[in-house]
Amino acid sequence: MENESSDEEFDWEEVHVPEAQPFHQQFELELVPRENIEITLHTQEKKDDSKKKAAAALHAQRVLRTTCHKVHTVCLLANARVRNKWLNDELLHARLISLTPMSIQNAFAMIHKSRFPDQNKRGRLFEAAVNRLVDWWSETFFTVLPTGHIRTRTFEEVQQEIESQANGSHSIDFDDDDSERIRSVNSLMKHALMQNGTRDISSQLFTALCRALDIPARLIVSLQSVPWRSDTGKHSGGSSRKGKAPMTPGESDNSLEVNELSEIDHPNTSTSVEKGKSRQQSGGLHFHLVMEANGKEKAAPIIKLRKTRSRAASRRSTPSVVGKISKSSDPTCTPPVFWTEVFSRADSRWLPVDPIRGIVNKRHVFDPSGPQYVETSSKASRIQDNRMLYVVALEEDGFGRDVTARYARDYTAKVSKAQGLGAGPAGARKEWWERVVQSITRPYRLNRDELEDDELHNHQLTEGMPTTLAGFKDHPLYVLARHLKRDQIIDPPTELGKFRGEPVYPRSCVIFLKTAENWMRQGRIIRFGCQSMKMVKQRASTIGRQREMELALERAKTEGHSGDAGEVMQGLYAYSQTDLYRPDPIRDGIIPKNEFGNIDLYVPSMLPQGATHIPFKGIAKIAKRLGFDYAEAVTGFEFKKRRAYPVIEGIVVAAENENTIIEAYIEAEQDAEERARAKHFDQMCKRWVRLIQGLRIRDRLQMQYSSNPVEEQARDKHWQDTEIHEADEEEPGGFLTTADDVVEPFHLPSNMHKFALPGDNDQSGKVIQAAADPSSLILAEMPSHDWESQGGNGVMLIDDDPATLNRPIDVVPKTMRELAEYHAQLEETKRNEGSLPSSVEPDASSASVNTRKKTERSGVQQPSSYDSKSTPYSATKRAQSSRKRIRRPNESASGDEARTSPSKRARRRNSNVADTAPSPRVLRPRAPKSAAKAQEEHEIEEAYKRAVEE
DNA sequence: CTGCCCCAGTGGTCTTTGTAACCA
DNA sequence: GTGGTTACTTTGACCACTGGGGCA
Repeated sequence: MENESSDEEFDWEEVHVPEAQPFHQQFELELVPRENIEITLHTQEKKDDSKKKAAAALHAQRVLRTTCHKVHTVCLLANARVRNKWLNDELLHARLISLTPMSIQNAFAMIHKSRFPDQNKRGRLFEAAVNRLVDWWSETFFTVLPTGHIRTRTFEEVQQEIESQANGSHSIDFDDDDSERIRSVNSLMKHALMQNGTRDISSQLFTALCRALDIPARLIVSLQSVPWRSDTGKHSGGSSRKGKAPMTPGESDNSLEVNELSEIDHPNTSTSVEKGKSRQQSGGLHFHLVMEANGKEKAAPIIKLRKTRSRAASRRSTPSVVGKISKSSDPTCTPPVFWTEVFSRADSRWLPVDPIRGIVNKRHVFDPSGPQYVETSSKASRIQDNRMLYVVALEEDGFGRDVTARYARDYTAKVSKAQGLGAGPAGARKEWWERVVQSITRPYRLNRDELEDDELHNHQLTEGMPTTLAGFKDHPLYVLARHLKRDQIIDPPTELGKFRGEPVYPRSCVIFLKTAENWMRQGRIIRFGCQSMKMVKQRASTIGRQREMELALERAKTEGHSGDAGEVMQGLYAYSQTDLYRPDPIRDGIIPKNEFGNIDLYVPSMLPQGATHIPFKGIAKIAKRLGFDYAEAVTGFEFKKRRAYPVIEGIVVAAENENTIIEAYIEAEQDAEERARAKHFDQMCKRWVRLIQGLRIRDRLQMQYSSNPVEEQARDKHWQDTEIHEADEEEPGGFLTTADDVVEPFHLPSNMHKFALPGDNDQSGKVIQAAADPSSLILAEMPSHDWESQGGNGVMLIDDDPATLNRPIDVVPKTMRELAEYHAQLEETKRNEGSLPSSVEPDASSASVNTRKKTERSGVQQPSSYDSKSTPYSATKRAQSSRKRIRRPNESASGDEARTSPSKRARRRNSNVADTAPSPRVLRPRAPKSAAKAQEEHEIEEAYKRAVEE
């Protein structure tokens, strides 16, 4: 089976087969091996399959990682925005102000234009004041806790944590010691009053303080989202990290840090307190183990790890090691995740402020990949807890800006690419990030935004050449010849410098080339005499082009050009070598055509002078009919199955013919519309006629037969019993068939037709259980057909039951006449016996009467197999005649109605009085209708329903 | 040891004008 | 007779990105 279904995937082993034998014979021989012919089918190694699976899994994981990255990034951004909003709290502002020394406040207040007219001086003063504020904040006011700040986790780490949490073992918990919880602005205020918190809180509160001091301040956040790449920030195995070599301060591993902390924290012995001060300028390296006086009560006294040093110091040396502590990433000396930007009004620019380390206006100290943070990481496995990828500045009004370019080193060479500058899936990521940024961007622009954009752009320009090969790739300023694409060239080749011996060119010198054909698709033509700037191998994407190439090759071979080694080259041209294509103006109304008999109109400029494009579908016919010369306009191509299909949009004609053609076209359109409308109207009328006729018939039948309610009831009972017969008969006539159809089409339950009697022509072997005595019917034997469940009084119809097959069936009449006779006979017998159940009598009599009536009218036809089934039905009905049918007054069933539309009655009964007497009839299904007819009937039915409802 | 290069696999982009039979 | 539809046939070439492995 499997081999047959997917033989494409199997290799056919070549075996010797007698040539005269056709394939089917071989196959037979294989099946019945009379000769020694062997056909071996062997599957390809499973390797391929597993490879495919692995690749699919890989792909799925990549998608998962990317999605996680995106979701995480957005969540972090949302978190930062919420915090940023909290920072505007007035109470928080008031409290922070109240804690700030007046001297520092005054330093800002005194900077005013009136007092210092020199703008530069104001700028310097402002920066100095900020410096003082930051120094006070970082060294005196706020104490930074060593843990709890946001950090990057690798994908694997997070996954591990989730898994461990899912397993119930909360070995690593985000909530416990690893991250702080700030639930509201009150938590922030608490930290402000306690004057301690994580470095994140420090930055956030500092930002709030700046705002309180009426300094425009932004909360800057470097989003630490889960990397989408599995190897980014990877470490050599989860648990083995502990034993790893010491890390640089910058390359901190926070899980390590947590471990260390617990080692320090838990033994209460290590609670030495050291207080000290270090100024940024001092260049000293200090460790402050600060016991928090007002630390959280739940935790053991927390040791504050404090290591303040200047950048010079950090660059100069590795930190001295004090036990394990030095190994940890000290949050007070590594680049933060949150920091502040204050706006210097005098300079009209944003100053970066790191309130944790006390650094002002040094934009390069925030990138954790900076040399001062990575220099000593030689031995440690590269684990980053801070990756700079997206840096967002959140302003007081809640809007944000992407300021990554200000802080990231090698922004253009590395970070912008990491953000997804490149094509393909990375490009999609870039687009996504742009969308995210767009969603938080202020809808209008301020002057300072413009200035900042310029500044950021200049940062990129002054970034300098990349130091890696990859950095040159897609670099906005530089390009290497090796990274040029097939259709690119450097012109003029102005060399900017060398990268490992390779010339570096400015990106602006890169120009795009196209083949002459492709220029033509743009409506441009190669200027006469121009030489191609580059020769490339021709591609053959369509069969036609492939053949062309083969022919060219053949020709080249025969002519003896063996040097080309079987490659057809084509020239590429630059835009500057082309002119706008101007087709010849048309003369005498004759449209110039190409070799395919149409006209190229890829761009509007390709329209010949004196011609018009009429882009209507089907207008070619009109032009042809009118006898004007025209050409179909090819506006593009579609590609399917290695073929190019021209897209034709209307025609091109001489301008003087335009009006005539359009008028004719409109006329033709109106004509066609009129015809369509007439046709539609016609159909509509026909349907109405049918509907009205059907309704009139229905009405007439009701008028005729619904006069006597008692009689009606009896008749109804009868017809309930006997309608089964009629359904099996041919419809009496076309007119009535129509009415039937109109009034209510009937759809037979799918399982009904299965039942037939043995002894009938039907050989299906299905049996209707029947008995002369209705009481012998056993309802319980019914299989659970739908119609049984509707009322439980269905006919006993049992499939393929051997017991049923043996039942006597000779009492079953086969035709209507026989049925009538049977009823009459039955009636008589019962009358004679005098033991007729009261409920049966009217039923039986009416049945016989009506049956007779019916048989008289339509004649007895068709001793069909279905006919005979009616008897058991009526018998069953009688057996259950104790159940009274509830009839709605307008539902006056009559013999005629039943005769004309048994199906309708049945349906109505089933739908309206389903609880009383759903009559499972055994009916012959109609011949399958054509789709059109079915549709028509459906429409009619709908129309009828609407009419009846009103 | 890190960063770069190479390789394999995958996915996106570029490509740029049939014909015969059948049916309404 | 004409116009529209469908089956037929055979599944491209190239480049860039990703991830893994090796090497200077």
